[in-house]
Amino acid sequence: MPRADPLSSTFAALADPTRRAMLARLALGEMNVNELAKPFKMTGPAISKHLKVLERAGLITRGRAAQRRPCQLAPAGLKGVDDWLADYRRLWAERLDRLDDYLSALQAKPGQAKPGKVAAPQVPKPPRSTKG
Amino acid sequence: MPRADPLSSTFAALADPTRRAMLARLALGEMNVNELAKPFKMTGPAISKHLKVLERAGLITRGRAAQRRPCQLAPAGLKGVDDWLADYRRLWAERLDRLDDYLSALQAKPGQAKPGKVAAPQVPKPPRSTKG
DNA sequence: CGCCTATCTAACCATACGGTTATATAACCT
DNA sequence: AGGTTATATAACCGTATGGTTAGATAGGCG
Repeated sequence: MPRADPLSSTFAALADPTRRAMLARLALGEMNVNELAKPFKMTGPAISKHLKVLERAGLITRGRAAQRRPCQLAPAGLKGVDDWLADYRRLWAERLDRLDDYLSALQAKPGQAKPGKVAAPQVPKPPRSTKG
Repeated sequence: MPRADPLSSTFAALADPTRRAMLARLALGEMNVNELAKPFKMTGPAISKHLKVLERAGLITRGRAAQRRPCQLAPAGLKGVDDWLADYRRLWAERLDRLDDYLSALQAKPGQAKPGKVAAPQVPKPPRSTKG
């Protein structure tokens, strides 16, 4: 029902470790739902819903063989993600390079590292103490 | 407090067109919240929540300059997505190639090729990780 | 100091999501 | 036909998400 744009649907589908694990299994080759579901500790309906999400996201396709629904990876969905990423790849590559430069400079001169190249060192620093 | 793994948080953050548009704007350079928010038809708190999601996903960092909180892209988050994708990139490239081959063959020899499926997903190496 | 700008938090609401159990559909097998 | 296997749907539940309005917090400025 949410009827999101395709890229949003794809990212949403990937935002669940169970579904990513399903894709990893399908990378081994086409398989039926039961076989796919084997490693997961959840009931059939949950599996079925995950598969529907993956299918609507363009990440898998399902065929029919008797009562089985063989699932296989669909390349198009991940390709869409990759295409979206392409615009940013150069950008973060540049900035990671500069971060590397900065960290190297830090190691070379631990006393007073003054970057100037990078805007700020900003290492993962979770929420500050705004809340009192 | 969903406490999801980092990759799930990142994909979830990307599964919203407003947040992707924010990243696109930040690709132009660091900017303050108000400036970032200008194109979006929603109230401040909604913007603030989106930024928090992006920050916790490792996609942006926020500094401080007086009462402003300048936001900038963080390369690490998208790098994580790209690394995850890397395992699949070869896979779909192969399969898209085989689709191309198949379509070329169809054009070259029409009428003879009538397989039920384009290509069997015979994949030499699965992705390394099923989670995270 | 008091005011203004910029931004975040709190509380709330509607809807979506991920799971469950119970039931339905579809196809195969005697 | 009746039974079994494989999978999907329906109805429901608790929590998460994306938005709102109202108020809080932080810092510059008259």
